[in-house]
Amino acid sequence: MDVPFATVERIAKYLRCLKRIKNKKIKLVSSQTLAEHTKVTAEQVRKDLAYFGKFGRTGTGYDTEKLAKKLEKILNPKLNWNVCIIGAGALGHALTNYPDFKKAGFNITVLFDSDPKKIGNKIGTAKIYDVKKFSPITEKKKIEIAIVATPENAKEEIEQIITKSKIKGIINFTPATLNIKSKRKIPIIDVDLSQKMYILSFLITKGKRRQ
Amino acid sequence: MDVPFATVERIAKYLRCLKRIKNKKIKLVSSQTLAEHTKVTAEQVRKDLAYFGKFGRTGTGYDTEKLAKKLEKILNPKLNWNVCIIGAGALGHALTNYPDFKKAGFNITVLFDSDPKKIGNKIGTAKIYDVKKFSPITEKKKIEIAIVATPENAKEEIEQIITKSKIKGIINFTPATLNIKSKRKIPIIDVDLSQKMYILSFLITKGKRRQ
DNA sequence: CTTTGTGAAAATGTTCACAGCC
DNA sequence: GGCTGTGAACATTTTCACAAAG
Repeated sequence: MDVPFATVERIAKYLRCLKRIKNKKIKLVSSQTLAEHTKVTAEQVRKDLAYFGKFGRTGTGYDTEKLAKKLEKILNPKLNWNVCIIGAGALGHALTNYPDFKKAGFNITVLFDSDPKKIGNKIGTAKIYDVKKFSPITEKKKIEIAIVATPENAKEEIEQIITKSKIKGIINFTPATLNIKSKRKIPIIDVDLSQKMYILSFLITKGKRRQ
Repeated sequence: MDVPFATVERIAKYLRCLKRIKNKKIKLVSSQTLAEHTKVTAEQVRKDLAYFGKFGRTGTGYDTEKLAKKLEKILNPKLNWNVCIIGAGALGHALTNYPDFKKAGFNITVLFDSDPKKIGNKIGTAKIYDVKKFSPITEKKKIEIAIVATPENAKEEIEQIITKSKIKGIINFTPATLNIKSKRKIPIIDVDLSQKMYILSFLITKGKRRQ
């Protein structure tokens, strides 16, 4: 059975919500509660969960902690990833220090940049390397995820170095669509911040609420 | 006719792509070309555009510059927004300096924080104010969009100050779902970076490519 | 001959409604 | 009474296929 992409997105939302609820020492949660906290319908929550199994008890709801663990296992079975950031600019800096990544099991190990002034510097415990050494360093440090936080015009260079590397997945903060011509299927998640602004602008002027 | 949200998202992508193509002095573009650059189908491009009008010429394609202008008008008819950022941490800093926002007509005018050490400082031309002064300052400076870049635990406080304010739209970098209890419909765009990592992790381990 | 714009068909995603269980 | 899990109904979105236009 093929899981809809929207379901995966929502499962990640539920997980977040469960973690928050767990901290408040609430043992049980219903699909209704979960739905209210994530702005979807209760049926949707149950349908989404049904793609992966039966996690609840009729008449009772879901055990907050158990469900959180199951969802974490579904979304991140590996539990720990080494991650690099390409582009040690302001955004790269901010992402390196982003506390939630480590909490979720994504460790920013190294950064890459082409600016000789930056190469060799450290951001926290993460060192900045020359982007020319991308493949050897990512392979040596067993880095499987790359976050692209460079200016848009670096597109072609980024595509080349990633294609040649063993990177397994990409988060792309560049507005450009990356084309990685590899036999392996490399998933790419685009996070285009200007796009979000445009969408918001559209929703405001058209009087819509939907995100 | 109701425009699907996915269509709005893609229109923003097409706009980006058109701007890139325009810089390369390419006068005409077909739905096929646009589709290849944005990883959708040509029919999808045409259907999406059809929600807003007829922009092409049969047998010829679309005038790159004209189409870009039309799409910009659709997505951002106002052309200029004053934007504030709540939370002057690393992410707030990076977003303030994010060059693409200004290019797209979104001007980060002020920031807000609760840390007395930060209040009064400047990031570029943007000054950091006490978050307690949110309403008077946003009203005085005619700020209509707020970017929330605070830690998750500020949720309730943020909800309160925005509810009381005249803010018209929100970009939320917090993993929490914000509930603004206002009669006006305030669109909220969530950008949950950990969620993106989880989704990527899922796609890598399940061998999917779809973003 | 190329490419748009668009009804119709197919596929996908969401909500309804309720049986079954606590 | 309260809540999950799920087939069936419904709604939406995407793809197909082609007429019309340059």
